[in-house]
Amino acid sequence: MWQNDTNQYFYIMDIIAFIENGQELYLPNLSVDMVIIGFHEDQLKCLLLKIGDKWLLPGGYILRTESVEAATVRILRERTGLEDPHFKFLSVFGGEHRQFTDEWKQFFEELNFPFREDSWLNDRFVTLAHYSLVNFEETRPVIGNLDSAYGWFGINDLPPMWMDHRAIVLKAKERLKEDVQEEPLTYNLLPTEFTMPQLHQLHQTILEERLDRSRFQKKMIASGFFERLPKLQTDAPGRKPYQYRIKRDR
Amino acid sequence: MWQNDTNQYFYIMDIIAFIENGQELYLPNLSVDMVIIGFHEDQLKCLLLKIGDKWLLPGGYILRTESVEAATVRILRERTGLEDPHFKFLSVFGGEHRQFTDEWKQFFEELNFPFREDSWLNDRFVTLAHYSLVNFEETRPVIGNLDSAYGWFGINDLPPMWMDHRAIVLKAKERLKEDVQEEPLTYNLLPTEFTMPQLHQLHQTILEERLDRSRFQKKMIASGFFERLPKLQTDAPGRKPYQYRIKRDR
DNA sequence: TTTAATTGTGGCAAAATGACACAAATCAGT
DNA sequence: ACTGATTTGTGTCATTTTGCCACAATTAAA
Repeated sequence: MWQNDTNQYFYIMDIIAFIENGQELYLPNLSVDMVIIGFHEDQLKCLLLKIGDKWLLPGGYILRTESVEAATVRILRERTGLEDPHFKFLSVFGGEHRQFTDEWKQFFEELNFPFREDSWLNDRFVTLAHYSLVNFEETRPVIGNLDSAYGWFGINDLPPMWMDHRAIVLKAKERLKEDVQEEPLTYNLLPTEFTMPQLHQLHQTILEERLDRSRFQKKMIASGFFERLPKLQTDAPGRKPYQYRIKRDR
Repeated sequence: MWQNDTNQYFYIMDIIAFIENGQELYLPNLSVDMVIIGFHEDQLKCLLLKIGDKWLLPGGYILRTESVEAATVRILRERTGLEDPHFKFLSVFGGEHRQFTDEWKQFFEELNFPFREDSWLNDRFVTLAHYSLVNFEETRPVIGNLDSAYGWFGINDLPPMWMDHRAIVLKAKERLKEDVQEEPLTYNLLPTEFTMPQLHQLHQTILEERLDRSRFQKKMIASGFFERLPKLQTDAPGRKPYQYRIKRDR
């Protein structure tokens, strides 16, 4: 977890610019939210940001000159430092009262910031939720203007969150369960070189159920998506596993 | 196909109201489009509307007081007359230049209507595309204010369409191929009572491939989603098929 | 009564799945 | 070095699912 200690002056100036210019820069009433998922210590972790005393999903708005897809990539890059992050559309959240009036009010009051009730931030927002699978080790989270901290949270151990953001995370968790059975995408959660036991453990964590190791290994190898590399050298007891990586030449 | 012969005076008044009030009634820059699919004469048909000299998807905008889901249902009801239509989210289309400037200009010029270049209709729109499976026989299409006709088109025989609407239909077609293998939803395309040979033919049409009739029938019955009814009486030669309907008590 | 068409169901080989078994490899302790 | 515990790679086999074809039942029309 990381706490914001940016110089208070520039910090305030950024917020003012954001609130002043947002209206004309961004498509109104529309946001992009990202459920950024990593795999660490045999757990799925979700990257969250803190605003006020609650947590929320990394997200942002769509520039009027920018496609939804480009906005998604930009927001992901800004928050993870990753060049070419994986992501996938999750769902639209479009409830008629989906607005953050109370949350913003509390936040700006505590900051002693002159916040107008009629700011575009208080509008109703339809959000386009995505999920993103990232390599935990390579991810370098960056907090935004308004955020006071970032944190990785176990996907089954989420803190109090804004509005429906918890429900969005849980939906991503369920969607991942489905997608994992259809397409190979879990390698995004691992280093470029990984072992079958690692991949096996990851799939068990995602599906929250035991998978037969033998069949899993055979199935993965038979899929043809992976190429075998030299064995991994560690100081752990037992036979050394082969390493694998995704075949790029397909 | 159906041609608009509404009284020209009310027609114009409706258009004026729509263009005048849309800005304040609807969420800006956001639309809902529906790929409405029916099954007729052993073909998948798609319901389209005509504006100007090209065709487009039935669609609409989201009232500021209305959830995205409610808007979707409302739009579907308005255009099909169906009480409780099936629908499913398809995809977001959010290209940065996704606007209909040329199409509207041509349409209003031919109508000799004083149309302002800066109308909200000319804005960029992110659209939330859905698909809907309907019973062709029960569907009573209704055209909108601006539409001059409706038509059912073979999904492989689409007319010239606005912008990316053709691509949206084709994406729905491909998505349906996937979804059909996962969940039972094709009964939405048939009358409440149908036979296995009918369902078989429908699945073959959707998947565009031959399916073994024997195994298909056994699989469907084994799924437990259907209950068997008395045999169908027709004047066709050959053994009379049983009828089935969806089990409601599940 | 025969014929052709259509539907319901059975059979069987091939492929995929699930559950174990076991050998190979390797570290730690003796 | 030897032994035992641990971990990984691979084999086996019963069960289930799939793909493909056959055939009997049913019925309108010739």
